Amino acid sequence: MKHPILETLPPLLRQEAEKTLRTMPLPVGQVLFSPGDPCGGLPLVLGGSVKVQMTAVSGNRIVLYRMGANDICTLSIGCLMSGRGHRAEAVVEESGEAIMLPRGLFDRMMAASAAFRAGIMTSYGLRLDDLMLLVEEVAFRRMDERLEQWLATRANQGEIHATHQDIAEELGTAREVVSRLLKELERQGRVVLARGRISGIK
Amino acid sequence: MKHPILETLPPLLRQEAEKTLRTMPLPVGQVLFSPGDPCGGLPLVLGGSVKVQMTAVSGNRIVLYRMGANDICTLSIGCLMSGRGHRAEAVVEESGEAIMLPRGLFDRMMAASAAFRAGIMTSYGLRLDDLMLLVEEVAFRRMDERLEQWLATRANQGEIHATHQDIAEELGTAREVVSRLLKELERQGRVVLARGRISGIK
DNA sequence: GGAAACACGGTGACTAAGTCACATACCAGG
DNA sequence: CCTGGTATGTGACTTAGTCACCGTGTTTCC
Repeated sequence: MKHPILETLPPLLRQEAEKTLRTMPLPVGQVLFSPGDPCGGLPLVLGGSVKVQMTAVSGNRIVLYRMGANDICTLSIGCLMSGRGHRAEAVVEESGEAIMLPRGLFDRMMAASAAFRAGIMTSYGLRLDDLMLLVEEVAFRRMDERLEQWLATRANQGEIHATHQDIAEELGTAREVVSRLLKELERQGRVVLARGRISGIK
Repeated sequence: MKHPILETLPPLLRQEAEKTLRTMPLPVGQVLFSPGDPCGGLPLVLGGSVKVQMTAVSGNRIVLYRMGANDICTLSIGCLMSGRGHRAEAVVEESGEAIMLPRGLFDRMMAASAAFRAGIMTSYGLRLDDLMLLVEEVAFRRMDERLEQWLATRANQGEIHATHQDIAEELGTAREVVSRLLKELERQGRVVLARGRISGIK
């Protein structure tokens, strides 16, 4: 019961939440939902990292966004409300914990707490913004720039552990494209390549 | 005061809404908001058609989605809540009317009416879905397929009035690409091209 | 330990899409 | 009927995605 959005609830609801809700472990690799799955509740992420991705009919994938500590799976709200299945897939990347908020409790929280409503709406707005940015990026930005930016933001001590396939799925492109662009970066002396690992970034 | 989402309000709020809210004309070409604009309220579209688009630094454009009769500009809610400016631009395509719902009234409606809340959340969910679909389309689908689908869905009596530039901005591509693909369709006898007009579709 | 199966990365050849430059065609107003 | 602005056509080139195939590490299993 550490999710900040629950702190904002009036005492009665908060008590109910503390009584009924259980934290749920998120082991690495666990699939929170898959395309077509009905919505079984609203996940509140307490910690760890969950990536949300789509798979095209061609088998190509792209990561839409990530949820981290204290995030709310806004995507699920739409399913919760419309009753339609999820369109994307959510997979745990770093283990953590989550709370599954059932529909009824969610509705009561929305009714009772202005702060809760504000939290939900803000989180929605951020998600829309993310997706609009992603559309622009996919539609208009060059792959070499996007790759370099991705390497820079995800580098840990100038190093990343990921296969070319992993990176291709992040950016929504093909493995061969990533391989070629990385090779070119290596020729320029800007990275060092090894199996499943890229080092010497920046 | 004909927007269906207002019908769901409790009598008191509904009276307040009817007293304070004015319908606002939406003449063709009017810009509802531009990138960076702060949010001056939540637009409820009563009729007509409004397109929401982004412009990249390169000058390239892409249409994200359209709002029609009874739609709510979900995009504005995020700005309303976070206080950040809009990321996209909204332009009236077919004239109509709208209501501008100010922040305070919106908050009270969210507090008072479960049906209003449900309407807002559902509309949000649909918008997210649209954008996810768009990401997949832009990232993975072939331009010739997307163009043909666009022609099919927008054809009126097998005819469309639009320049190649217009179509390119719909699909997030370059004018030359649209010109070439259309020329190829014409060679196949599937469309007839004229200045500013495409006919004989399907 | 060794063979087989698998995962990862490299690369050539080709197609699709985007960019740049410029030519041509159409149309409205003087 | 000329002219400037808008719309379209097209060649040449670059970037990105696809397909096919290879080589090389890793793991598994006997």
